[in-house]
Amino acid sequence: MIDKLEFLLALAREQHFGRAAEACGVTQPTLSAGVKQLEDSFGVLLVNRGSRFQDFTLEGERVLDWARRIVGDSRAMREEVHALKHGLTGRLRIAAVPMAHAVIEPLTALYHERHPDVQFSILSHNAQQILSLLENLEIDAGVTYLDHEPNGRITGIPLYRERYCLLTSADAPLGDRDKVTWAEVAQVPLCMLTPDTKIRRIIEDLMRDAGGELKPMLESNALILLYTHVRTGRWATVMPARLAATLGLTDTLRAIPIVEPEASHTIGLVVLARKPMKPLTAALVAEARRLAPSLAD
Amino acid sequence: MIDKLEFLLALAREQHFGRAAEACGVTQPTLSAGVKQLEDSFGVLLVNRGSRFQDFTLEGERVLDWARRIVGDSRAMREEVHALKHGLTGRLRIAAVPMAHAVIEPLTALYHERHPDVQFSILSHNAQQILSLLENLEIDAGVTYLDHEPNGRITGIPLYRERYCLLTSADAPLGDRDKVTWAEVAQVPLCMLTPDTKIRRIIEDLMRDAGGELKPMLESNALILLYTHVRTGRWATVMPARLAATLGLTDTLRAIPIVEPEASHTIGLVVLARKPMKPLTAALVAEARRLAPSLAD
DNA sequence: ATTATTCAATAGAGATATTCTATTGATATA
DNA sequence: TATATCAATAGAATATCTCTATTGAATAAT
Repeated sequence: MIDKLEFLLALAREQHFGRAAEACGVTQPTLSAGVKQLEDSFGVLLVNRGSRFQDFTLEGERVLDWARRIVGDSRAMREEVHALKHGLTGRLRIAAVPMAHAVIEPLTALYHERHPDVQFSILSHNAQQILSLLENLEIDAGVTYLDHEPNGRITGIPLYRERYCLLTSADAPLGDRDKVTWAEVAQVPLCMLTPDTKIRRIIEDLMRDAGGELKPMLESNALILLYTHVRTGRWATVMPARLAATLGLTDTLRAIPIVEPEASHTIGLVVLARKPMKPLTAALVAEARRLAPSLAD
Repeated sequence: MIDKLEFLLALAREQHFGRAAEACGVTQPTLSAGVKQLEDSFGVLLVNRGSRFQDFTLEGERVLDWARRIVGDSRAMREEVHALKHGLTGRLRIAAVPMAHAVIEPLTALYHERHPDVQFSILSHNAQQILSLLENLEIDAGVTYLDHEPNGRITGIPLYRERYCLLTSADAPLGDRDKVTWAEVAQVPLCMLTPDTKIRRIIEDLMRDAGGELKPMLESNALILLYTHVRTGRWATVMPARLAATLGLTDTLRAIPIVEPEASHTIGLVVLARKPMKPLTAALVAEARRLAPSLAD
């Protein structure tokens, strides 16, 4: 029963019987049969298909909702019983938005100190993806912006507020300033993350409000690419002050606060709002609460 | 997997492999094998047994907790999908403390009017039993006192406050009064519910506080037996005013308010604090909220 | 002390289910 | 029109589940 529900979750994720089957480690006929069995047992169609996967029926969507709970609880149960015997072990799966990458290391450091047998998987994703990964049980926690609309299924633990600065060479235009305005930054050629990211939209909005427009010279989905370009002194970018400090500033590479307005957004840990949580997740929440005060500005 | 968890719940209920098996509709070896399989898959012992059932291990208790959730959710899922197709059908299982019996009929009446295809099972149990039946998924809702210690797993919807009166013949001692005190009631020979009931403890406490002592002439676990005795005019009892009114008063059978103090306790609907709830249960909560205002005093 | 009883585990057979490979049929794409 | 993709189906092999019958251990009764 529960494994059939896992089939259904995989199907929702992959939108494809064959790939879902592969993800579950079974063959396509097996997964098809599993879904069909669920449908027979409920007496309703769960998936609309006409020679290929289309979408879920109304009933299918409801079952999916329950499946996420039930599968999540059954995993939490196994993890809890395992932890009772062996302490915290296993793999903690975290996804973080790029701009929050600087805070991941302090978090894993604290966690690892207390629970040295836990392994980490850390993925970079955008804010929307993180919420969907969480709800689909593909990660245990996210580190992202906390201003998503609250839906009751997700809890946020604030970590810090990110404030934006211009990361640029000291001899570039604006490079000698103590502070710059968004209108001024809009005039500078910039390296930027791709448009699917939240930081990109935040910056676009701020520039538009200041009467400017973002025209990135270079865009990438990899933070490290932005950084390696900016570090040469020939490019500039906008990033949170904390991230800039973590990556490393030099005499020639400066992080200049951007004002008018002094915008900020809260970054925090997000987890499924289920209690009890999985032990690995609960421990991460505890560490996040411990870490937060030291990140306050 | 889920059926094995059901085995475990049955075992917790029956404390006996054979009876648990019977309750699940399987043979004893099947249930034993199911439990053993769970133990193998978790890698820990769940049940302590030495030639017979003893109790659950620490891990077993944790698994039981999860099993209640998972089994409950899986039932709720089935019910919800069924309701999407066929509307509300099935059987709503309610347990009520005897003193709340008067309020059951108005509740079922409202419910039945809106959902005529739903059948009812209504059981009489004491307050402790109702909470345990709820947590073990053996009933969908209870009607009982709301002053149990809140544990987060159970939600209460207040219905009314019960106030106590002496139900007695007009020509019996005290029968001509407008009100009587608990101290006076303690002097009268009474019919009472058995000591496992909450009302019994409430009355004992009130009488003791008034310097009296409860010495019931006749006790029973069946309300109807108390009523048939009292109705002859030769016996008296203490019961909530609402219940007395429902059972029916006559010229010779009077319900006299008891004062010093004018005690009262809140009665309400209790359900598992899980959302979403099972559709049948959610509908009952809705009706209870609708009914409550008309019961206010 | 001896004999019954009760209880849960085990053995082994039969019945179900599950999962696989291979194939078909249907739809979309080149 | 030919080709590729996708999910369903058929059929065989395997795994699992559940049953009856029995054993072994622990209690209770004689």
